[in-house]
Order: sequence, then C-alpha cells, then structure tokens
Amino acid sequence: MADAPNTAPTDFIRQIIHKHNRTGRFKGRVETRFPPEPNGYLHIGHAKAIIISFGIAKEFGGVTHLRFDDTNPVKEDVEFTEAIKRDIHWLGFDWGERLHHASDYFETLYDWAIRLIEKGVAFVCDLNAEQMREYRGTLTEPGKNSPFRERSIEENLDLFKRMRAGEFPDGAKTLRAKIDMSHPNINMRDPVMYRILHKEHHQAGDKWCIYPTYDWAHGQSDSIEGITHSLCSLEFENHRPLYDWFLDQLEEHHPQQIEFARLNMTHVMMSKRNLLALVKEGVVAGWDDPRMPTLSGLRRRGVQPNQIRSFVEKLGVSKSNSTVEYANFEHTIREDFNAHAPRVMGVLRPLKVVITNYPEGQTEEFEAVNNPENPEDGTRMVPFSRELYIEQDDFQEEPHRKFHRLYPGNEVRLRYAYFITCTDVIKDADGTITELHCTYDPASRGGNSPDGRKVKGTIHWVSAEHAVESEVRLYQQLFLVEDPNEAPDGGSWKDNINPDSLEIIPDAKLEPSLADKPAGWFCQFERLGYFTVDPDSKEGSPVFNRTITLRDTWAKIQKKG
RNA sequence: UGGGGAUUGGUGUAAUGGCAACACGCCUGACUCUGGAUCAGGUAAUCGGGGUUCGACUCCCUGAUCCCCAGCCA
Repeated sequence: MADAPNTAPTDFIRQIIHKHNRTGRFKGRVETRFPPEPNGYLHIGHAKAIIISFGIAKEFGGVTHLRFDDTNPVKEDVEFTEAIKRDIHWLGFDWGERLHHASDYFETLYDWAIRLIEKGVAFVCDLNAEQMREYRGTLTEPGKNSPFRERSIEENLDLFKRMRAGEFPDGAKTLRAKIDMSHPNINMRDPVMYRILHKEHHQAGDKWCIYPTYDWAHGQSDSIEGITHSLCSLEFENHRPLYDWFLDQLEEHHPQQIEFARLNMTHVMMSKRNLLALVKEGVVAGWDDPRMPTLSGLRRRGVQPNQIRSFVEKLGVSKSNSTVEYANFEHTIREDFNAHAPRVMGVLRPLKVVITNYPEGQTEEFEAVNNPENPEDGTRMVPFSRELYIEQDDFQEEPHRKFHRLYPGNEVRLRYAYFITCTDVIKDADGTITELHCTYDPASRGGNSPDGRKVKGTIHWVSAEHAVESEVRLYQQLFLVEDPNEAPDGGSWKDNINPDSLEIIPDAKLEPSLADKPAGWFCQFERLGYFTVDPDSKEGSPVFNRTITLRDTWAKIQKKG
C-alpha cells in the first residue's frame, strides 16, 4: 500500500516546509489543522483539504488538529459535528486529543481584543452595516475613516465591555481593527473583529452576545494551538496580510498560512449551499444519498476511503484553479476494486434459460475463482441447474455484427459451467421474449471443451432455483453536464439535474453466497461492475448499490455502429 | 479601471538555466473462461511578443486571458 519511495511529492507546500525546516523557523515542528465550519457535511472537496493537511503533517512527523470553526451561531449546528468527525475518521485520519472549537478560545480572543484596544489599534464603531459599506470605498477608490475611529482608549474599553455585557442590540456596534481605510486590499480597511449577535451558541451556550469574525478568530486560534502551517484554499490569499497583521500586533506565535487550489471535478456539485438545497428539496434522499459527493454519500455508494486518498494524492497540489475530469476519479476506484473486490455472479435484468437436454431435477456445483487478480482469495462453489437466468443484454435475436454472446444457433460459455447453444426463442403474445431454450455440451463441463473448440463469448448466469432475490440500485451522475453550476439560458443550476440518476431494479437474481453479506461489503458482479451492500438490506434479501460499472468496451463498439 | 493569485497535451500534475516527464482520457493491436484485467504501441503541451544566455517552461521586459476580494459569512 505504500507509495513508491522515490515518488515522494515535492509540491510547493512541501517545499516551503522543507525550507522552514532548513532555516529553523518552527524548529522543525510541523503542525497543521483542519478547520471545518459545522454547517454542512464534508464532501470530496473537503477530502482534498483533509488529506493534504493530515497527510503532510504526518509525513513530516507532525500532528493535525481538528478545529470546528464555530464563530457564527446563526449558521451552525451541532448536528453536523458528529458527521464531520465520523467522516474524517472514515477517511483514515485521527486528531487524537487535538479536538478543538474556535469557541473554546472566545475568552482569550476577548482578552487579546482588549490588548489591541489598549494598544490603540482597535476601536468600537457605531456605523451600521450599510454605512460601513459606504465608508469602505470600492475596489478602485479608497475608503473613509469612520467618525468613531478616534475614540479614546478608555471609551473603547468601556464600550467594548458593555458590548459584551449585552447593553446593545444586534448590529448596533462592532469592534474594528484600526489599520488603513485607503489600503488597496479591502480586507485591511479597518476590518470588523466582533459583531453583536444575541444568539445562543451551540457550544458556548448563552455566555456570549458578541462573536468574533473569521479573520479575528482564525489566525488567533491557529496561534493558540501552536499550529505551524495553516493550509487553506486560494480565496484566503487576500486575507493573509490581515492574518499576519493581527499576529504581528499581538506578538504571539505566528503560523504560516499557505493557500492552495481547492478540488473541482466535472459533473460534481461542490457548493455546500446547493448540496443543502438538494437535500432539503428532496432531490436526493439525504446527505448520504449515494449520488451525493459527500463523504457519507460516497461511503454508502461503496467508494472506499483508500480510493479517495490515492485519488487526491495522485492529483497533486498547486495554486492554479483547475477541474479534474470525473473519469480520473473513476479510474482510481476501479484500479483499487480490481485488485481487491471478490468476484460474484448476479443477473440484473433476468432472462430465463432452460437447458433442454439437462436432466430435470439435477443440480451440480462449479468451482468459481473469487479473484483472478489475487489467487489467494480462493474459490467458492456455485450451484447450477436446468433453469437459469442470464442477462437480457447477453442475448440478441438478430445480433449486431460484432456481438459474440448468445443468439440463435450460437454457442457461448456459461462462466465456469458449460458451453450452451441457443436453439429456441420463446415469446409471449406481444412478441416479447420470455424464455430461451438451449442445449448444453456435457463434455464442456467446467467451461472447456475437450475437443479444443473455442467460443467467443462467456456470459454470467445464476441458477433459478438457487437465486437470491435482491434490490439493486443503479446510479448515474446527478449532473450530466460538465459544469453543474453553469445554468442554461434563463434557467438555474437545478435544470442540470439528471432525472434518471437513480434506477431501482427490484428483482435482480444473485448467486446464493450473497444472501447475508453485511452492509458495506463490496464485490464485483462479473462483467457488470462493483457493488456494495446497502444498510437498507434485510436478512436474506440484500440491497446492493452499484458503486461503478466496469469499463465497457462493448458500449463503445455499439456506439460506433 | 485598485489589490492579490494563476497560465505546460483534451484533463490533472512534473521538470526550479541543460533530452518537456508521469497519470487519466482517446486511438491501434495482442491476449483473455469477465467485451474486465493485463501487455505493446500511438495521439497530444510550455498563453503571445521581445530580450538575456552556448542553452529558457524556468531569468528580465511587455502584453493577453482566467480566478479571488467591496458580509457585522467562512
């Protein structure tokens, strides 16, 4: 499972850390953090951030903190914290004792704010939101100083304490850093540090009615925890000067913020807000719907955590905005499953086959290989009888010129069993094929003919009397377009939703070994794809999710006509 | 039009002054008791224009394009 030793990544972040280690900036220590806001579920995009932050720290012998960035009680909920922790653990990472909340630091943050007031670099401002916007200036014009900017330190101290004491209504006052209203970086134009919010906090209870903003809380939390490298996404680049400014003013431990490009993927909705909409509006069944790009959705779908890790590791890290093709993710999933998934036989769309020259009532068993990629996985016995199910797709009455499966008069191999030849096609009054009659060659027992005769096709099958009935859920992309956010003319992103993203097959026929597999168990249905047992399964009647199909060369041939 | 970033095949990354490499995708072919897997081969790139240099993806100048920022969101 280890990466090849000579391919250790040398991306720009690792290069910076190596440099710090050379110069002794952090005395060789590497400590990172993952700071989710508890306002939604983690998705594949977060997985990149998690894998990078945890992965790099580990690689350098350091540790990673999990810190809930819970500075806005209006948007957040404990509901999400457990899900976030579970998903990170599932991905394969552990924060040990280092579980924190930004709200753990509210008292320190408050003290530090007082320090800045005393230093004369923070002030209480009475401007309301609209006024503040006017005073801020624009991208091209400088802002104006707030009329409250020159309050005395004493007055600021008094006002700030009274803000905390709850003397003022929401929005009446803010605490702001005193930096430079004409700074070309708008984040430096006297940014807000505290706002008044009379709202109970999911962690801190009703203790506070003033809450720190992201800019004031984040870097200081990093500092308190002794973080050395604070890795975040590109949009925070503009905030780094402020991150640095606060820590310079405080003269506290000063981590290095490093920004990298977040993960974008074709066909995947990454916006938390829109994912929430999909859940709330019932487009999907929940955050863990297998069509969701959430970690819980992927897990239920059957994607394995090591697959996500190797996917992200192979992508690399850079600062350029980019969008990964979904096929890349699929490749990684298949690559791993191919090596590890046990093979079984299951028929999704059953077509009954009667072997007319096979003795009625007779049953025999064939030895089937569990995983040809890994002979140590051994073999299992699969029952065979006179009546079988094969896949409807494996029969064509009038075959495509390159079709080499079953058609009238053609001989194929039933995997691990016998050669059979189609002799009759039975139809109902509507002309729908209901049954096939075939003959078998007893000499081909086990799947090879002693006369060396070759067949072009090998198909899977399940013995009718031994079949386990199963509900199988097939998934397609929730969005067929490459960029789900790109709304069609006059429409919205919702118009991109694929109405056929879920297909339920109520009566698939599976080989008997599949009757009682536990939820989460995965396998390959030969020739069809990789499947996972869904938690909805009941004893003796499993529900399978198709995680991903096999590569389908035949589909390409058909497409070409 | 202020500031901050970015730009290498269709896609994602490497090469940090010395043969533009790897992976995905796509296309051939071989092999196959999974039209899977595997194997062999092929396709295809340094944003433009100047300059420095024996030599430039890399350094300098200049232009273009894309992304981010005007929440009391994170």
